[in-house]
Amino acid sequence: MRLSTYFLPTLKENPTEAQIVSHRLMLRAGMIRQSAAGIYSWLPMGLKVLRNVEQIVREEQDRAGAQELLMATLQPAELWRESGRFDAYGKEMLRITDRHDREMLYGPTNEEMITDIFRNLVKSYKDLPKQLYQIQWKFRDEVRPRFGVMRGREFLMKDNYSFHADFEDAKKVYDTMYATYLRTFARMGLRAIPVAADPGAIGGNLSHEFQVLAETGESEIYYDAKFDELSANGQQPDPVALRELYAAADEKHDAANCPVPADRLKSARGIEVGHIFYLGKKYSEALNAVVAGPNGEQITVEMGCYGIGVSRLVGAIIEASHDDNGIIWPEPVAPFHVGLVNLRVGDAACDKACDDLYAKLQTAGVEPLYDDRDERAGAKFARMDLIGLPWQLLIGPRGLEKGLAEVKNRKTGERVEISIEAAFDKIVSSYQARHR
RNA sequence: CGGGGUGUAGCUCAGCCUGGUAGAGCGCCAGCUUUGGGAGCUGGAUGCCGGAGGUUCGAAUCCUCUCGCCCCGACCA
Repeated sequence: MRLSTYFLPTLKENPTEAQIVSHRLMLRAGMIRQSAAGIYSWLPMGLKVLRNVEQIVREEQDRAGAQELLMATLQPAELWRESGRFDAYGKEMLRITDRHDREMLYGPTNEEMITDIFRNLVKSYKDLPKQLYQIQWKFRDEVRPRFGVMRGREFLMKDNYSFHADFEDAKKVYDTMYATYLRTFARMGLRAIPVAADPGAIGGNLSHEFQVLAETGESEIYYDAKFDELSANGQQPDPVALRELYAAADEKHDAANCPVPADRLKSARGIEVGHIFYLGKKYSEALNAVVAGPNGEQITVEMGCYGIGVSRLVGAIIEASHDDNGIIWPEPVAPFHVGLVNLRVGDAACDKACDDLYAKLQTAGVEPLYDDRDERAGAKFARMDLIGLPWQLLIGPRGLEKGLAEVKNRKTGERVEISIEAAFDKIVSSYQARHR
C-alpha cells in the first residue's frame, strides 16, 4: 500500500476526549473514529488489526474443534422471555420495536439464540458434543462506556457455546478452551493470566477470567510468582500446571488467607479479555434443549460458553505494547509488516530503490506500507513510529551512495545499516518466521 | 444513576469575568527556499462559538432550559 493514497488520518496531538493511552493512540494513528459514546467506526488500518486479531481467535477456535456460524444481531423478545432474561437483563439491553410493534432486541449475548438453534436441529446424543461459535458485534447499553474500544457499548466478541451429554464431557471442552485461550493470547504477544472467577448466578465453580497484564488495566490482580517462571523466555506455559496456581482479582483476594506466601505473591493490573464458563443446564432447562439418549430417554444437555472480547483486545494490545512515540504492534497482528520509507522522494536513485523494494516485497508476500509522500524525513519517522509497524526500511541518499539501507526495529529501536539485498532478506525472513 | 468537568476552524486551545463585526498554533491549499527525527518565508481557504429560548440597540460573552462528550464512583465483559 502506498501511503500517498492510503486513508490514514493521523493526528499530531492528543484529542481531549481520549484519556487513556490506547484510546489516544488509536485515534492518533487513524484507526478509529467515534460515532457516539462507546460506539466506533473502524478506519482501514484499525480494521486491518481487528481482522488480524479476529483471525487468530478464529484459527484457535477451529483448532479446538469449534465450528463457526453467524447469528443474527437482532433477536425476538419472545426467546428471552423463555429464559426469563428479557426482564432480568435490565437497561443494558437495547430494545427495539419494529413496524409491526413486535418487540426485538439487539443481542448483548447469544445463549438463548444458540440454544434455540440447537434444540430445533439436534435431537440425538450421537450428535454431541457440539461447539458452535461466532465472531459478531454485540451491543450492551453500558451506563458509562469509557476508554475507547476497551469498554464500548458496541463491541466485537467471539462467543462459543458448547453442548454435551454429561458434565465430564463439558469439563473436557472447558479444559480445552482454557488451554486454547492461553495459546490465543500468546499468539498476539500478550501474557494473559487465568483468574478463577465468581461464576455469579450461574452456579458451579468452573469459571475463569483471562486478564492481560497492562499498567492501565481496570482490575488489580494477585497471582503466584510461579506464573512468571512458567512463561519465562516467552515459552508457552503448561495449562495443567497453571491451573494449580493461585490467582485472584482484588475483590476476591484475601491477604490474610492467601495460600501463596507473601514473598511469592505478585500483583499487577489486568484487562479482562476472555471469560470461560461452565453453564450446566441453566439455558437448556429453560429452553428445553433435550436430546434422545442411548436408551431413548430424554437428556437435558449440559452447556458451556466461552467469550473473547475481540475489539477490546485491540485496545489491550496497545495498552501492553507502546512507548512515548506510539504503538508497537506485535508482529502477528500488525496492520503491515514493514514501513518502507523513501527519505527523499524525487531523488531518482531513492525513488528507484524504493519502487524496486516495494515490488519485490509484495512479490515475496510481505505487505509493505510504502511512504512515498513528499514529506520531510522527520515527519515520516514520527508517523511510522506512531503507527507502530514492526519494521522500518529506510532508504535515503546518504546510505544509498554506499549501497546501504537502514532497517529499524520498532520495538527495540535497534537500527542497522546493511546492503539493500540484506535488508530485503532480513524483512522477508522475519515475516516468514511469523507467518509460516 | 450520583458527583465533577467540558463544548469556539480538521486537531490543541485563547477570547467569556468587564456584551460592541471570530482569534492563535498545528493541519489543509498555492508558491518559493529547504530536505536523515513532526522545516522556514509569503499568500489563501475553513466557523449556525453544541442547540433552543430569554435579557439587550447589540450576545461566543449575561440568564434559563436542553443535548453531546470526558473523568471519578456505583455497575459491568
